[in-house]
Amino acid sequence: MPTPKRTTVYDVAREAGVAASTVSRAFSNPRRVNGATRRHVLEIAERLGYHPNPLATALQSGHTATVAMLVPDIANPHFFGPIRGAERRATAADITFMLGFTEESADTERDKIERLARSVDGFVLASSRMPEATTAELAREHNLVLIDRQVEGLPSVVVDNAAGSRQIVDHLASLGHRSLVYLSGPHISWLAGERWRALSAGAEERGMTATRLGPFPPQVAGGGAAADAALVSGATAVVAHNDLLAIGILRRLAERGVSVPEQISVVGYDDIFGADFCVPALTTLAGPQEESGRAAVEILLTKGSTRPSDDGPRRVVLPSHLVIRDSTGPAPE
Amino acid sequence: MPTPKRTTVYDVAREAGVAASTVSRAFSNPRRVNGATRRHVLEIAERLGYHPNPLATALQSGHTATVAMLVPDIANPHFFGPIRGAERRATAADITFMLGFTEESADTERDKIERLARSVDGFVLASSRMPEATTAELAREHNLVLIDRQVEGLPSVVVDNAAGSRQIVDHLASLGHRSLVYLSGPHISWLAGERWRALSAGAEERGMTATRLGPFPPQVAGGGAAADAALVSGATAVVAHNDLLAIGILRRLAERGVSVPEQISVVGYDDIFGADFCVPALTTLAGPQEESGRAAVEILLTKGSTRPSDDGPRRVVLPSHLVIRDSTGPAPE
DNA sequence: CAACATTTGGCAATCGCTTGCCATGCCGTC
DNA sequence: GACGGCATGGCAAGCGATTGCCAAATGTTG
Repeated sequence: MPTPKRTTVYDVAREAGVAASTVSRAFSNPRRVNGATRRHVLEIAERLGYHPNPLATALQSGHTATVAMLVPDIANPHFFGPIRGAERRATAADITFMLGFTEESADTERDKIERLARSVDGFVLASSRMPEATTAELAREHNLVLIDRQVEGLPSVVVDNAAGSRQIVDHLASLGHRSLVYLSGPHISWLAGERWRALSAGAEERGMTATRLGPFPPQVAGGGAAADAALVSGATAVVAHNDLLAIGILRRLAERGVSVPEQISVVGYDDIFGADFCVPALTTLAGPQEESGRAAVEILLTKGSTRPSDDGPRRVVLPSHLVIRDSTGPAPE
Repeated sequence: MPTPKRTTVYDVAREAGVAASTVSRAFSNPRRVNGATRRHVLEIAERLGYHPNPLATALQSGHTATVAMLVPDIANPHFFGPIRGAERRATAADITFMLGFTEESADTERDKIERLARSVDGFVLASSRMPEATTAELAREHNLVLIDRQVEGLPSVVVDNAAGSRQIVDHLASLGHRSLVYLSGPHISWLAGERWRALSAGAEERGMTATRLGPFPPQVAGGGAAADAALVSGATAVVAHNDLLAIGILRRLAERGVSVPEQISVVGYDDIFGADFCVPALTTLAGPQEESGRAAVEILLTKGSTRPSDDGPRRVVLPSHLVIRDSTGPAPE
């Protein structure tokens, strides 16, 4: 067991010939101590290899200089971007970044929040699975920022699913498709609702029919059932809840000898790793993923410093754009 | 700012009519307090919604009940497995799991270790990029367990690259290949060295020639240069440092009209997400990835409780197996 | 030069919990 | 019936920082 008895403020104070409080202030409140004294203290600290104990600091001050991000599933490449963006932003601000997984479960999510509550200054919740009421309730006790989810009264960062879904519809319409089916993700997923709403509204506008099927697990494995359901529906275009599902669908269709996009077009959401090299390459809605993580942490960081209710919680909506690849084509006939 | 003045041991103690120490022990040292008293205390605690403050606990006891895992790059799907395995094992033991990224930099890695040192009980370092000396030095002050890396005197978990690489060689040899080229990852990567060592030894045994080219960045983007280098070398089989690179190579070869596996065979390592649906599907060395993360945390957890040097640091070697898909075939001619 | 404002540093309390040590009460035992 | 042993609970001293308040030193002003 390495337990090398780290140096403390007191060690530094003694060595520098000042009080512990001065050492503390030299680090955390520079303007409160004389420049010369400060330099001296810092030099001694350096020499002794002193680093403030973050636990002690946090215990006393109430600030942990740490933020946590919770994502449903580590295995979904979609979260790469947000995670990376959040991590970088936090690190840049000298804030410790912590990542946790909720295994797609609202209970796990809640548990983790409760358990980490005292150890972090705030949470970034990506694609939170918790019901609105729970989220709102937790938000009263904790600093929360949502990604890809909106809840009344809470700050959030989302990519523009409404506009993006319209782009999908327009794309399909322009290719002559008269109908589409949305292969939905979990019904508790806010995103699934949003996407469906936008797709069906867009479809109506274009005089297309839209159907929602599902729910399907938003994973590659969910693609089998989803593909079969789509086939039996007779639609010429399917929009999958996300790329994972879309890739699963492509595989299943290939297996069944259905050619994409000749017989059926497939669209996904997220533009994940692999969307460009699956076959056929996937047409999908892309967004500034990394930016969403960055923005979420940004909000968390400013939150502490500004007045709570300057003008409501911040809601960031990031632009999205359709990446057209090979999985969509003219409607058959 | 949510700052709702949480309940403390003292609140519970007062309410339960016992001393704070008893409350503390009711939670952390059950056998030290009478069963009935304990139940009573816990009930009060429950009612008051009391949760021990992990910071205070850690500060006093020196144990944080937290482990951190550091990986070079969140965007490499290879780490899914280990991360998930580690997270699950930790969570199962009621240990908080923390994930950090080192951006493929030894300095960042070291920094993060130093900065998290007081906040965690130990580190799982996946594919650590630090030089041996640095690692060994850090290990004197911190609890470290390595994944996919071995350093004298440190506990580690690796998949069996030696045996696996032999499988690759044998597979290629059986297909009639007389030469192979290894498109190497970063030279500071321990894995790159191991793999090359095993490949060249195996090749020699089978009377094949082996060449090492590179280093190439172990990412899809590195595949372009790697593929071109492979082509000019004239080899009939290429073994890429990892699947990311292999996928990049496949793309480049396709771009150049080189057919795989007819003209050249391609093999990767890791069996990552996407290896099965890229085209052609990738032949690659798979291992029990999740298990490696699990095992690493396991070691970390037992480390505290057992005597330091019962019989040297634990070294776990996990079996690997070759998954043969469509990117390898008979040698041309 | 006196009176007052401003810096600057120190004292000591505090954050919430753990834990070594002691006191008490109860049991069994000779 | 006296005594040793064990189970149980309380006291109080930390863990390593931060911070409100005070005092000394220094600077400013009329």
